[in-house]
Amino acid sequence: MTVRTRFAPSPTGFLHIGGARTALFNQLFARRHGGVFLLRIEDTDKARSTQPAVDQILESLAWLGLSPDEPPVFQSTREARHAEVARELLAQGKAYRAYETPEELVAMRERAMAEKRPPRYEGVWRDREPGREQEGQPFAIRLRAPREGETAVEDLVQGTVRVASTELDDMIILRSDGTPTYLHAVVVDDHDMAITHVIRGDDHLTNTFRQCMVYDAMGWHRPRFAHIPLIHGADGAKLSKRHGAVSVLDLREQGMLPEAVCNYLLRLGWGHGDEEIISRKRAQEIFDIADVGRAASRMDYAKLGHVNGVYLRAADPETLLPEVLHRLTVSGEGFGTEKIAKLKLLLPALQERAKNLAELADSAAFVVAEGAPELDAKAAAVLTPEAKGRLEDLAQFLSGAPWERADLEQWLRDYADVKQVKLKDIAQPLRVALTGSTMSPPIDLTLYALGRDEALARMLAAAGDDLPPPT
RNA sequence: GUCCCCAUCGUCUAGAGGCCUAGGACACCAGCCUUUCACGUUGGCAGCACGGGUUCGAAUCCCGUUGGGGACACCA
Repeated sequence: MTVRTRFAPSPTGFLHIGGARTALFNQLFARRHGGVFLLRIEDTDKARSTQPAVDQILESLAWLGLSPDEPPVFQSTREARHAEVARELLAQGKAYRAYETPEELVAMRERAMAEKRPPRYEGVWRDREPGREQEGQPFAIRLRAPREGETAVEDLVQGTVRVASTELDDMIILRSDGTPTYLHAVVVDDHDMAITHVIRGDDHLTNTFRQCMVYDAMGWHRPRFAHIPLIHGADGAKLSKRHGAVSVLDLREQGMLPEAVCNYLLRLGWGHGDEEIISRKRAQEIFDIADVGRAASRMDYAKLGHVNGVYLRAADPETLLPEVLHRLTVSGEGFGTEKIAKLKLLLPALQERAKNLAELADSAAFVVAEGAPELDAKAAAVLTPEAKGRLEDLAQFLSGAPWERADLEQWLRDYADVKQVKLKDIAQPLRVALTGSTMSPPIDLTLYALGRDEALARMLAAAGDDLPPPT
């Protein structure tokens, strides 16, 4: 039997890091076993589901390389089928009509809570036939739960988990308006989609028992379950859309690389010896659901940043260029081929120094800037009157240099020798003049990439700037 | 409140009774490399929640305590 897994988000908000990891594990598990990874949009809550959320989820998954292998299934399109199953259960006597109104149920629940009893449905209609009074009245369909014994689930991550039947009550599978409830719809859909492995957050663990009742009542085979621990925020509480969760698209905006995000997520709650940097291909070979830990883990942005840096440094500059250009041109128009050529020269050195695309673009801004770059505070402090004088002198000196990287380095060293100063004392003012910052790629490369005219012009501009450094 | 789950450095983890004087990674600190920054590199800081068992031997097995988390809807 082919393995079939699915990711089933509800489109009530953005896809966050927790959902992304669930999708990742589902895809990895499917790939590992030569199976299929599917997506089901659980949009039965019409009040909260939105099209923008659907689009956002799809886009997030696509960015992460987690698009499903088949077109997504929309749960809302399957309501007739859900109702059909509910009616079948009713016909078989495995479910029954319940006539309480929602208001009455709320009252019952509140009474139970007040009396410190667990809020369970008291089962008034479980064994009562509707009388004349009920004719034409709306009713919900409830599943007849076993009253004795226990239900056990062999979870691939959590091990055997059992719960006594007394903890379960007769849940509603079809509302009085004819729409299915979540717990029911999920089972019907998973069955119809021939899902073999349900891999989801362990906040669903207790739901599983109720879902098993539907499988059992219909005589369907239960899929294997794997409940993976939740990801917590820095405060240790569950990550959710309204609590500390960062959306996947925000990570993209912050300049994270999708492969890096997946690598980080994979290592959160799962390990394989001492391996830290694991490619998608490698992950598909070694991922074992049994290796998933059982404790919740916390999101650590510092580590994500580090992993992202590793991937950024290893990235092909060609693929990074469009990303950088895009970030640099958000506010302006396109750049000429000359500037792009300069950028290409510097990019490999720049990407070694950045942790994410946002930093990379920032650090590259000086290359495409018009004229002299703006100085930050530290940089301004470097430009002492003495340094300015030397810059002017150096500009003159370098104007005769062959504009090749190796030559430029040699000329700078020669200049330092002649002037009896350390190379550093020349390099820093020069760096500031060229880039506006005290940090940059090697100075000889920067000089070379900028080109003779631009470099000399910037040096002269910095030398002629008489403004006193900020205090 | 009831039920369920969990518990190794600050964080992510390795660890399936002796290989553990508990390993790796991030973060942090110090040194080295160096034209800046980063990378790299060397070293350091730091942990088996607690208490009982079982065993010749426990981070590993059992029980309890404590602490954390999750679930208890005509939401998903």
